[in-house]
Amino acid sequence: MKLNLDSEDELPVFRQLAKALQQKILSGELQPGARMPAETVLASENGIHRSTVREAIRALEQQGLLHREEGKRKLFVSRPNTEEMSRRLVTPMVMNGVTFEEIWEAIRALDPVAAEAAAHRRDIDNLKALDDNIARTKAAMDDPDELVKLDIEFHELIAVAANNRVIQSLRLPISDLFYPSFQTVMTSLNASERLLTAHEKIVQAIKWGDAAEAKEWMIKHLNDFRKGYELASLDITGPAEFPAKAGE
Amino acid sequence: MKLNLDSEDELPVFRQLAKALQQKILSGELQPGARMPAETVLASENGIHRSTVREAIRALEQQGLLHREEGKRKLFVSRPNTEEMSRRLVTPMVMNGVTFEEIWEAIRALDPVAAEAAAHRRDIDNLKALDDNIARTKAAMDDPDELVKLDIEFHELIAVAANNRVIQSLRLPISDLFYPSFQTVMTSLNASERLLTAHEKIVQAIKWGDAAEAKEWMIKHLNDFRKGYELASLDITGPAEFPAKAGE
DNA sequence: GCGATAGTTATGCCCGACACAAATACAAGG
DNA sequence: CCTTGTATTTGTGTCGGGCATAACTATCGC
Repeated sequence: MKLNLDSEDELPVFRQLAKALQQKILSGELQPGARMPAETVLASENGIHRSTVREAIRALEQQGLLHREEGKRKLFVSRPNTEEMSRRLVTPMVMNGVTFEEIWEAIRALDPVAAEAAAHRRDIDNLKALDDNIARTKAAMDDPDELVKLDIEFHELIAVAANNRVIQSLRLPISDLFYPSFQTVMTSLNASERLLTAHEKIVQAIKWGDAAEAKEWMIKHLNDFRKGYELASLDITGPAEFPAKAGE
Repeated sequence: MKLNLDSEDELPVFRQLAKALQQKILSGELQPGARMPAETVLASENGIHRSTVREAIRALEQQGLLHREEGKRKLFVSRPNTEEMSRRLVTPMVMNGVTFEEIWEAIRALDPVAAEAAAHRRDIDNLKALDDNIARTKAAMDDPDELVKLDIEFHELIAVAANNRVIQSLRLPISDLFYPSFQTVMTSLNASERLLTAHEKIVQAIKWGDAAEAKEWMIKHLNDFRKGYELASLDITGPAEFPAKAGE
């Protein structure tokens, strides 16, 4: 694999290499799954030093374009995982102090549409997963921690049922950011009944293919949450915090 | 800056270093703007080799946690730019073959809420920018290319006017993905009048603080676009392509 | 044919070095 | 005293080469 590295270029060689490789991947010349040559090979074939190659590889690895399975040595071209990449937005968002309100508004935008879409597709498997989630919710009415987990899962399932990978990915970072405050809300308020009802109504509507209804209830559900946030006397305009085990 | 690197740890040293540094940054111990020690210093202070340090630094650089201005050598801790990071989702999305429909649905979720929010805030400066955009749109009615640019800008301005950084960032990658097909639509159809009308109605509604109306028109506008896509006999269920000059 | 063993890679890290751009200290000129 | 040109000192980009060890192969004996 010889790449054309221009020594006239003012860019550092390792960047040129990264760019060249990236292009080869994006253009499809190197397809996901393909084995990459060893570092030494890449180095000598291009007349550069191995450490230079390594630095370039690190970058592409971060972007998810290259990947090696845990513990193994062989390097492969890979298709970056959208959800994983999307989750990386959590850090920038928190560091830039996005407020709870901004986050809520975003989920308020995505989830109702997801519910709507889910009602249109009505996939059997997804519905089963949702039913199962509701069953477990009923069994956990007194366990706030578990309820929080189940609610997060519920919303994720809705996004899955919507069969829309873009929405699914984009909601991930916001969903993560929700976690901590949601926990507070559920622990200090007794909102489990309302939560369950809303979930049930949503699933019901999806089953009947009633998109408008599904959407409506999702909106109600989200509004409820916002009210809960206020009732728990948390500051809507305050910055979001790092979710406990975000990222790793 | 001494970090605790555990040689018992099975993780490669450069990863441990990256993790340790990242943590120091996330915890606020190292704040954005702080100058980082030189590579040589980091290396000797932690008893590791400089090349190892470099590899770790590359990773944090990719995540936007470290940064050095073009051509300079001083390394600073920095606050990752959410929008920039969000744009990185374009590659994974395209490589995973997300369809135009998924993208449309996502923007269909975000933009109406943005319009709604914009109507609530009604910021003077933002309104001025929107008016300006409309004026330029009127002047470009016969120039499809320009119209496309202006429309993209319009939607971005709405998101800005909504004053919601989360929505603003999340829409970026999808907005980018739209570009190519939008261009096709505008060139093959004569939709400029409808586009202008919608834009005007939306801005009007925002000015009056009529959130519902703003939202409604945004939805109409987006539906129109979808219809246009079909009329231009493009395949809604086909995969999105790389925007011409995405990323760079 | 199959499992165990003896190579052969390839990677993770390290040592040491050098050129050259950049940051900084310093000296001469206005 | 301040400005500006020049000499130093840093710090980075890259390179050469090296070693231990985990992975991967090929081979041998049963």
